Amino acid sequence: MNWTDERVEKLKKLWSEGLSASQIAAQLGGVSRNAVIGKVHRLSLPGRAKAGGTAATPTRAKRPTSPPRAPNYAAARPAAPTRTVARPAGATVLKEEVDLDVMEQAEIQSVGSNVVVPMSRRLGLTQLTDRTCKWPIGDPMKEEFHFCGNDSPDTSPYCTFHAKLAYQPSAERRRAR
DNA sequence: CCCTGATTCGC
DNA sequence: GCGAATCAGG
Repeated sequence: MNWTDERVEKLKKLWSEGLSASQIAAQLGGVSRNAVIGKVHRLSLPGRAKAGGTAATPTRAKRPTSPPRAPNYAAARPAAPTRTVARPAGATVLKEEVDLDVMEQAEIQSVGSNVVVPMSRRLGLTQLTDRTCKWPIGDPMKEEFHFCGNDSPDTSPYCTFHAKLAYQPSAERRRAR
C-alpha cells in the first residue's frame, strides 16, 4: 500500500493522538508498525519524547486504557455472607451487584465448594426447562448435586448471574475500534 | 513473552 | 521513499 495523502493525514492524526505505531498500522491497514514508524520519521513528526539528559519513563503515550474499577467498597463488606440469600423470586437485583465482583465470586466458588451462588432453586436435571439456568452446582457424583434453576433471559442457558461467570473475556485483547 | 519506539540499510 | 530487520527498552 502506498502513502496517499489521506492515509498520511490519518497517520498524523492518530500519531498526534498518542496511539501506538502498531495501533495506527492496524487502523490504516495494509502496513506494518515498522512502516508507520518509518513514515513518522520521514515526516519528521515528533517522536515520543524521550527527553535529553534525565530520561526516566518517557515513552508510553497515554493509552485509552481506562481502569473502570473505582468504588472498591469491597473491604467494608462482611467476609462471607453468602450461602442462600433470601430474595424475591424474580431477582433482577443481582445484575448490578454482580458487575462489581464477579471475579471474587468466581474465585470463592472455585476455592470453596459449590455453595456460593446466590439463591439456587436446587432443581434436578428433570426439572430444567429451556428457560431455567442450567448452571451446575455441586458434585455430579453426589446426592446434593443440582442446577441453579433461576430464570434465564431469552433462550440463554444461564441466568444473568451465571451467564457472566460463564462468559468472562479474562485476558481480553482489545484492539478493535 | 508481551509490548513500545528508534535506527539502519538494502531495495 | 519505503519498510523489514534489528536494536533498545518497559
